[in-house]
Amino acid sequence: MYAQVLVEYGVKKLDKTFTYLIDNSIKDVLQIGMKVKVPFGKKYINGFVVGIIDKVDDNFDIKVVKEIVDKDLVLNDELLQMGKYLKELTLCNLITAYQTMLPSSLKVKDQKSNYNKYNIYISLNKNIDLEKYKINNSKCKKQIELINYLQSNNKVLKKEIKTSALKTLIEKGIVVEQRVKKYRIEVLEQNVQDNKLTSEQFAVYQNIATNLDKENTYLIYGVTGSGKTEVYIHLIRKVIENKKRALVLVPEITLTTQIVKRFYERFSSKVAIFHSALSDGEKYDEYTKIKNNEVDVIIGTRSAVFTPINDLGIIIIDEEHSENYKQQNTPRYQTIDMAKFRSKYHQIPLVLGSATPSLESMARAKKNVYKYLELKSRIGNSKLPTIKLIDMQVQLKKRNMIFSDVLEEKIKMRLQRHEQIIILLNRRGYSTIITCQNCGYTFKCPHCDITLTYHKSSNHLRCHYCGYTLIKRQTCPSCNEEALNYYGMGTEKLENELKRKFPEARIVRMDVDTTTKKGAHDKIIKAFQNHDYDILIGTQMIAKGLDFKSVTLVGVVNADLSLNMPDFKARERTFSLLTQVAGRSGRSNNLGEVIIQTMNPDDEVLNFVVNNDYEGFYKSEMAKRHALDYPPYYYLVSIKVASKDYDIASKEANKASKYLKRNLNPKTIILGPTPANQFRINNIYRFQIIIKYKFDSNLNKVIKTLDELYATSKNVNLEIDMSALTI
DNA sequence: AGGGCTTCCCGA
DNA sequence: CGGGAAGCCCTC
Repeated sequence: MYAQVLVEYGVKKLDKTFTYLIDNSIKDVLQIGMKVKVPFGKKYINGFVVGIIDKVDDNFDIKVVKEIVDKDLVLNDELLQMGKYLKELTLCNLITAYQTMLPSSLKVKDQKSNYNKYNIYISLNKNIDLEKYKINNSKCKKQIELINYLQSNNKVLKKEIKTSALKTLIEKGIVVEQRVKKYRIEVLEQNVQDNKLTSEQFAVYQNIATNLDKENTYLIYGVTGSGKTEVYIHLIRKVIENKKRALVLVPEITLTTQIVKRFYERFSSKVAIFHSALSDGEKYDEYTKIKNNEVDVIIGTRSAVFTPINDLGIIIIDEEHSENYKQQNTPRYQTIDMAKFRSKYHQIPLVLGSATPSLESMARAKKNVYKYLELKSRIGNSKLPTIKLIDMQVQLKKRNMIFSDVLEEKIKMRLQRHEQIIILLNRRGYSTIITCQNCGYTFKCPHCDITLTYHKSSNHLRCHYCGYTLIKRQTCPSCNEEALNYYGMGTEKLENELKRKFPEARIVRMDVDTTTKKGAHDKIIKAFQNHDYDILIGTQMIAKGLDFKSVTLVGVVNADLSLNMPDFKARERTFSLLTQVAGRSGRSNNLGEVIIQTMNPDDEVLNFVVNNDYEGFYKSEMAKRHALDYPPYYYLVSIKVASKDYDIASKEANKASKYLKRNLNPKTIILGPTPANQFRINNIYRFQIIIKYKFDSNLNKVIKTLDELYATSKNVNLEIDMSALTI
């Protein structure tokens, strides 16, 4: 018997299996999916067994598997297959696929530490006549005290007992220890009742609940506050009733603590949580709970789509339009694709939910590829907020640079009424452009070709791409004049302005700069929920999924920021961002208001937001995409050719483009090479080639070959994204 | 990836 | 001629 082993190095050249003889001593134990140690070249390395065969026909000298590193199956059949699929979709190495799917504690690389944590409980040895012992040792008061204590208490933690008598009793065998696996994340049992579904919610529920044994993808279009989560919860109850489990995916766990809290309230210790902000130990624990069938509900971010859930019964992807579901580095996968794989494997429903579905998903729903379901009304008495556009061109003439008089007035009113306010500005920092008024010099990152942003709290100029930092200086580095001027506004400056205008208001800011510490998000959200603050300022991270009852005003300071991005998705992203943030307003009985400030009050997208007209937006945007051959009419592949040397990058990108044009379907559109959106990052030049295709049977093969051509090159790097979202 | 072997360039 | 860097090949 021979094992086919995938070795731990993530290089193209080693993207194949190596065959090893299985020694008789481990023949009965070794299974496909286990982690093993094998001789490779001059040393021993780790690998996964991905196949076991009887014969080998090649004539190389076969070495012997040294040992099994992990007797537990690291990869079960579903995971093994999913890895192959992941490789196929993203063109990564198979080992890279498996490594991405596993938490670091289980990856194939050697891990010295043992992630298991234990509680040690002590109890009395039942086979000993304790009364006799007590009489024989009547002088040992401490021992007798402890025995009495243990006789009247069970489940005693060893570390709670401080007396040295314990040691003696253990040595004598009177007291025995018991190790019980301890989980780092422990959940208190709670018993919050499920809410009754409205008839609209029930209809959606019923549609899915009567088809739990079929591979279907559903798209639930539900306006903000329509109670999608409650529908999910009822579906999960049904799934658990059928002795199966549920996987719930959210875009970013730190921003969706509220939804996680709801799941804990309803399912308590039957919930495992899984996302990248957990420590390795926490991940290991949650993974173990999942693998050992100790939980019914797994809630997590995109990496959770790979967790080994047995008897999976439903997959739910909340906020399905979120771009967080796309992994931005290798392997560049779409979470929805992986979820579909599992839905097919288990023959179970995949439910996508959103208030602003992606055009791709909606187009599929319209074509009946997905089953379309709607939640059109908000729960309870709350109505959708009223949304107003404010023309900032007019306001600028009145010398209102940051806040329109309307927004200022409404903020004042809310502060008086003790209601809460959310202000969105999708840019962090203080000033975004620093220019010398004397000579025109502008501060730019020396590695990345973008302007530096001034951060007042740290007194630094910072590059938001590579982190390059400069201490603020008074004089222009070019002409030495003291004529530096700070333009543009980020959240930091906004906070200062608000504090100046409303000195009595309690203001908190939430953006990348205030949330670097673990748990910082949570702290801010909790504090705002407790009404410790009146105003929450933030970047897009405040737009998603938060549910604050007393927020009645949402202000968007500069809606044009995201609208003017050079990207075909900018309009969709803007619609989604503004609709989502507007949905934070008026979630209880008070009617909510939303003020959106813009220089383009006639802009179509903004007006669709105002009218809450997803359908209108969809139609208009689809027409544009159709005219310009963009998704969902075409699929996009992006190939970036990167090199430290400008000329090499440019030359190789041209070569690659020509190669593609020669080999791909003539109907496939190949654009570029052009300098990539962020042309120079960290001194690496990047040229981009875009492939737009509808059907191209050769595509995977051609791109694979191209990739292999550059696999060994030291000075050129290819970044291939087979399902590109942005250009 | 990382080690070993070959090649090739150039010195004093 | 020799050394050392650079390139290439192999690993069951």
